[in-house]
Amino acid sequence: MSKNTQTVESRTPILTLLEQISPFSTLSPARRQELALAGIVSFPPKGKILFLYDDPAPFFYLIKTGWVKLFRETLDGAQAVTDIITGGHLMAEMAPFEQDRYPYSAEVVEAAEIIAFPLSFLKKELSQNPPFTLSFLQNLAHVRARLDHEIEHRVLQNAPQRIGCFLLRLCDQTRSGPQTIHLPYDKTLVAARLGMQPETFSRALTKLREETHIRINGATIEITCQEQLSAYTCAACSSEFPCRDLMRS
Amino acid sequence: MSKNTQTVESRTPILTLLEQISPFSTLSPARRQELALAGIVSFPPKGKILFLYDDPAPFFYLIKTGWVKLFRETLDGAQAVTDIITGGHLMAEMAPFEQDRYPYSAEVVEAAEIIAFPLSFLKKELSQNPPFTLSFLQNLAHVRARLDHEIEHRVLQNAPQRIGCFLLRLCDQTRSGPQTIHLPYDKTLVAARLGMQPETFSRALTKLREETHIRINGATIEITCQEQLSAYTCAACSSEFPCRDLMRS
DNA sequence: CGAGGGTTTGAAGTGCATCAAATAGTGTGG
DNA sequence: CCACACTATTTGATGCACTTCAAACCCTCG
Repeated sequence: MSKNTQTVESRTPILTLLEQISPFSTLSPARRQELALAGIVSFPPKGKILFLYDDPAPFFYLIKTGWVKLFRETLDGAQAVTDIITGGHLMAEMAPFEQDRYPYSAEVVEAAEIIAFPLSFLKKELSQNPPFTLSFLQNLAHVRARLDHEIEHRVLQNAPQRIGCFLLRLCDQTRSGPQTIHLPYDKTLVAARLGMQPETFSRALTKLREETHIRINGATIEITCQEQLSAYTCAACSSEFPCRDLMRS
Repeated sequence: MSKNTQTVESRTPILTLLEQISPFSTLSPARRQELALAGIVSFPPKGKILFLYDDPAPFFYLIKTGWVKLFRETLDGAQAVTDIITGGHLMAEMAPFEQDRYPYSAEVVEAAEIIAFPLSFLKKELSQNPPFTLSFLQNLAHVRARLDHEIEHRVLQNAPQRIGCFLLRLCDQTRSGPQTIHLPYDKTLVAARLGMQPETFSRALTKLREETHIRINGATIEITCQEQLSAYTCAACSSEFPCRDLMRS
């Protein structure tokens, strides 16, 4: 995190943000204030590598805006994208359980605003603050559920179905009727996120359009009928539509 | 869990087992005793379905011996095996975070001894016992790390490499030199666990033998050279051999 | 307008799945 | 101890999904 991107703004915005993010909302106001003061804000541009897998982790991070790709890669450059996260999400919060090392590499994919906090703070709370720990645990439980489903999806769903599932999770599943959504980031990245090649994504999206009557215009996609889409994609999934509570991230 | 499999043995064995399993070792002796008394032991045979995905979960379980397959399936019968677990492992311990429902289905694949405990006990400890919760959290952190790598492996490794990686994790990675291992369960199950078809497994194992000079005799496999095996498999992985701490389960 | 990245399309190859059948292995009852 | 039934495993042939390589297209932005 380069020093010259440090802002001189007051700490109030960090503080109000922390109040809304679940593990930190359990902190005492004083302690939260302390954390806010320790936060280092930066505005890394697209392409910026924030940290690398297995490097020592002095910080954990809170994304305020933008998008960040989390990934691991092999020596010969093949890379596995484990997640692409945005505002409100934590990053490297598992480092305390990984010998204080980063569990993945991180690269900014849409210009972001990110706050770095000392990992020591997190470790202290986890060892001394039961309500905080419980909240952290609940977060992690959600993540685990999501990962479980992710593995399932990669086994059971083919490329068009994985895309359809992804699109459904971008929809407002409480509403019925047509709705228009925007891909939150590059198609190339969505492809990587779903574990397929860009070319496969392109072709699979065409296939999905033919099967489910969605309308595609660049990054804008109109879901004409959620039922038709879910009938096609959720056939290869253990959960029924609407996908109870898997909607975050 | 059928009633007639309930044993009349004393509770001491349960108690000593609980002392060794990490979240329960943090319990007070009195509380642990209480839990042991509430445990229901059963000896389900191979093929027994213990519970189904999304069903209400009155219990969580501790496997004492045997093997259990955890999976989810679609309406048309396709199934995704998420894990195959054995003695010392917990099952359905995430139910409290899933509206008290089972997060997967479970089937005994090798005659097992299983202890069922009231989910309410677990929930109570998680809400009232910080050391217990922290221990639970640490377990979960390990699981998450494992799932992360699992997803990575499914993206980056081909079938022979996934098998090689699986075999390496069965080895004593601290020792070098040849060693003989046994597949812990059916090849068909290993295949499912690794997300491939039995036929693919068979052919991929042959390929692996040709590439790495392992020797195969039914379920018995001799690893003549771990280095050669890891050179072949770990090339498509972000972690280096020996795979730090991914060895459990 | 031109450069460069994102996206699509085409052609060909690879890996894994599928279907079918043979073989090996295991437990059972005679 | 053997024959049978049944399951696990292997092998073969074929098909499909996805990848790979290559090139065209498109769009945005300097």
